[in-house]
Amino acid sequence: MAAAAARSGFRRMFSVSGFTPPPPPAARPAAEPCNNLFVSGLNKRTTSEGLREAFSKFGQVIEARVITDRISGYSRGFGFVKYATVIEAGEGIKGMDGKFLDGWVIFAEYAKQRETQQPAQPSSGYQYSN
DNA sequence: CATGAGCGG
Repeated sequence: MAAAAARSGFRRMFSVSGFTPPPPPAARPAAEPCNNLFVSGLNKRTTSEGLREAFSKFGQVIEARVITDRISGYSRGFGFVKYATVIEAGEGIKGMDGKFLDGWVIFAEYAKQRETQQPAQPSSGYQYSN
């Protein structure tokens, strides 16, 4: 995949190397297919709406959020996009992975299962918010 | 204040 190669050093792609970039040693091999997508390489000023607008063109976006630092409040440069189905998620990845967004190359891949599809929490009791 | 290769609430 071009995304894997780009992940190795997409920055050199714009630089004058005059030589072929080295292959990735062991890039992350396609995560498990899920409707949850992990988008990285976002611009510091990209918003959740921008993500939804960009990914909604390939499928129905259920949830789109750009992750920002909780402490400083600055954008971390990555976000999450949840599609209605894993099928649309795959289309969204193939349609937005390695593409330009807000002037930056973004990468889309399946995100880890932090919520949903979980049987139950290992710890007893409930989580107290704040 | 600026920031970057990273998986949130």
